[in-house]
Amino acid sequence: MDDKYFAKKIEAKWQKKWGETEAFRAEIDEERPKFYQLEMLPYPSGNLHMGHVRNYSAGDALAWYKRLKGFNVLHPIGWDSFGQPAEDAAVKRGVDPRQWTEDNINIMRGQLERLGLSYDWSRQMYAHKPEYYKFDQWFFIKMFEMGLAYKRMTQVNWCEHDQATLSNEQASGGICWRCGNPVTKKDLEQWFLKTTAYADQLIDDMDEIEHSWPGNVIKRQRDWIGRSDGAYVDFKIAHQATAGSSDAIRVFTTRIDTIYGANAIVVAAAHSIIDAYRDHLSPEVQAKVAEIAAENLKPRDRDEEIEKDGIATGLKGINPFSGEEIPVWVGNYVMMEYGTGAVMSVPAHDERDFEFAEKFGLPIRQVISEPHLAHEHHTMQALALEDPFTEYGVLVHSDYWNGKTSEVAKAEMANHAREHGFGEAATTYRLRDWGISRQRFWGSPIPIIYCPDCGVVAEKFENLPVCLPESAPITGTGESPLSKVPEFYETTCPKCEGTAHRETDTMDTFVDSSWYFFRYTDPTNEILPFSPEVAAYWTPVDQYIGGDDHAVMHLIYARFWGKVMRDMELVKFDEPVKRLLTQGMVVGETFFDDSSGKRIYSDPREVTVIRDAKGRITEAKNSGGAVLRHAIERMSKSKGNGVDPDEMIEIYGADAARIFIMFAAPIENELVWNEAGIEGGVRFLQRVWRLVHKWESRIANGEPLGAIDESSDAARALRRKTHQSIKRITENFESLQFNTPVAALMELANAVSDIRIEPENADAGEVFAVREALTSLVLMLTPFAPHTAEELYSIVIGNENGMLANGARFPESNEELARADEIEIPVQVNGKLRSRVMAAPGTPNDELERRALTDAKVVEHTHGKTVVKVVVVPDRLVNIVVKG
RNA sequence: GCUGGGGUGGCGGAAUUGGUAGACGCCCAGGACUUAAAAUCCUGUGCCCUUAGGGGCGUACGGGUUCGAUUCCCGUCCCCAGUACCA
Repeated sequence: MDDKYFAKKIEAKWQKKWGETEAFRAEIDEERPKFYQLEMLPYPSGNLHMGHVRNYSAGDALAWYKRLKGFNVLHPIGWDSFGQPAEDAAVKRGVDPRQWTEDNINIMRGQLERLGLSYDWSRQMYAHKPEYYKFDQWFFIKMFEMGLAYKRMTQVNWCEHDQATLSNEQASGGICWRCGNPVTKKDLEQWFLKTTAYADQLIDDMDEIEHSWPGNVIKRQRDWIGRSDGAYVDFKIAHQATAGSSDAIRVFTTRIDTIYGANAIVVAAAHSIIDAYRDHLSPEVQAKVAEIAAENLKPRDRDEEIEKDGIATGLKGINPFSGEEIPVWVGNYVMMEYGTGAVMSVPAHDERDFEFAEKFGLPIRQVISEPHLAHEHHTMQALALEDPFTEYGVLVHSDYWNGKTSEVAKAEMANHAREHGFGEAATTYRLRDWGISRQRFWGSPIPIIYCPDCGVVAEKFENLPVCLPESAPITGTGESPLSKVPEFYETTCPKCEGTAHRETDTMDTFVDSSWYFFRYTDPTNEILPFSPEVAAYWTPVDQYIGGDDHAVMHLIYARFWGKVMRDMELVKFDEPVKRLLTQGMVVGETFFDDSSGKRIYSDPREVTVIRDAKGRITEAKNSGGAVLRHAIERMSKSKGNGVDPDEMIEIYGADAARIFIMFAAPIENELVWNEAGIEGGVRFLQRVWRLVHKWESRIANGEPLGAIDESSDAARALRRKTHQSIKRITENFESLQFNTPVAALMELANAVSDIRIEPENADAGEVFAVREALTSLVLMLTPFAPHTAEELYSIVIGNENGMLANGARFPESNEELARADEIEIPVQVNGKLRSRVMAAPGTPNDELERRALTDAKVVEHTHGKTVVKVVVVPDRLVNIVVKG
């Protein structure tokens, strides 16, 4: 056997073997506990980037760990193969989107295989194949029948750069999720899925996953859904010209308890009341309203502070609680899209209202007091506040409600409003329904037919899939390409069989990724998206791994879809993903040579870098001495700032790349790629390789490890290290840490080299200890470097069939052996470390204290002083407190 | 601004959750092997003082609690992410 480590040779060997034996094929097995390990599926853009490598390496590590722990593991992969880049390629280079997509899939599948990822390839799904998108359509029709899919005219988010419609989630922050350009609005008829029908469940069920999903994702989803509990209150219009009018302005407030402090009603410029009372508005008011309306439409910078603006309309409204008549204003800070487009302005208790009132000199009346000041406030005149008091407190200057707490008053006042017919408790949400219509070719056609007689009719299930035509004129200008293909849209009505035409919009590609992981469980089902019985075995997903950029897109849609599927009785749980891990981005330092317009990756041969104390780059120069501009960017081939995974596999091997990317930083951190570190990965694997080969002749007898009396301190110490490592590494996997177990493996390997006994001189106990250490090391290495581990396992165990076929198991830690027989107890004097004493674990406190006090180094520091106190922490430490 | 998360050597990062700060790796330096280089192995490596033994300082900064604080509390500064008038 070679004593040199040939990554290329062994990687190819084991990849072939795994493929031939279908080593990772998953079948239902009721005897074993199942584990569903899932990573976010890739978009077939052409090449993997280092972010994929990080994501899939982590997922593969867990899949292997669980397999070796005896679980029946489902670890699938597929392709998010519908989407805009395919159409961009068609527009730019005239290629066929289908061909382009499938070529890319082939390239990327090869890359995944060369990384040696342990997928069950037999379960691949492809979003763009009719066998899959048939069920996008199946779900759509079901939702249409359930009233969860509907069509309406709306202002959609429109990205001018991509010529594309975006959902609210995809236009978060007013920025296109794909290209980062600002989003504008456009009027369009859109199909919507009623995500808002599940708003409460999407919030409430988060309790189930609160501790197993990253806090950041939970928080962002809560914020995105934006539930606020409050009340509607109607303020009647009281204008002399409309006396007796029953019109009212309905406001939404979360602080009905502050209503006695309302000094005005402020409405959005687009509020219907403006149109309704246009005749009563002065020309000056009308002009100002038009100005504000126009300002509101302008795209805004993220950080831009907008000054409060507005005008009194001359209309008056009546506060139904106090009977007070207050003015109706138009304000630029009130949005038509949220609540009712009208607010009651309570400057004393709301920052925005406060600012508005100050600017326009409106009265500011305090009606909520801090509890300990409440009594004083009852007896005083209402005072103007320096700053708004926005917290809950006790009501003052509020008639009947005086002295009640905000919490109590909120409930009672909402009730009061309902009883008297001028309002009610209400909950509003920031979440909007999911607009899924896309004027795109490369997506799943929406299975709807427009019939002149029957109206909007869903396609029949038996006619699915509604297939995309071979091709369509793709212009990238925003019209639906399918609307130019008569063979596609000309059809007959499923109801009356008269002439009709099909919907020519396709679905948002996020539909595909909302349920793909259920398809993996039953990938060839032709009747249903998946069989509920089969899915019941594998799902929910036990562990999902991906980037947190999908926190409010994919991950909210997937949860929504899960709830819809539950209501369809396809699944029986509320949450489809039990545990989520979001990995940080892999970024690279990019350098720009502005004189030549070139981008240069941080190759030390090309770029000289000067860094500050924090490691940040202060200056960068190229080999010619010219100053370069630099930035930290997400690594990708298209940006030219990253190594290509293929290149890395070629140079260092897949195992080295994988173990390094896991070791370099905690999985959730951003990782700045640096080439030097990966050498460490190679070195480590080579070190293990040499160790195993060095001991091969003594340990590779294939016999099971039996109990043998240890012969020497060295052997005993090594066994201790082995069992401590097993414990640590197991705990790390369970808590989803990947960098620290690699460190522990390195320590174990170091411990084996450190015994400094030549194999030919080792006694039976030492051989036993080494064999146990190396066997454990190899098995625990598998999740990070499976090819190397398989190869070394075959040497240690003497079986070439591979670990899984051989029933290999992750080693178990023996507490007894992990325990040290002597430990070092640090001794402090006044909290400063002065000495160490050795003691057996469990040595009684008074014995530890005696040894510490008589220790020579300790005496130096306690001599001539009074011992005030001795703190002994069993098996931990002794601290002697002295005075004088 | 608000809401979260964070600040540990030249760098990436450890630290059993109040008990030896800096594991493991990278970088760097010195040495062995070599005609030489590569590879490998060994040694050193938080900062300062000291000939040595050793001592002092040190987890953003300032306080506090404690026998003992990277960890808990209060205040300040800075960084990252999300968000943007959500009533």
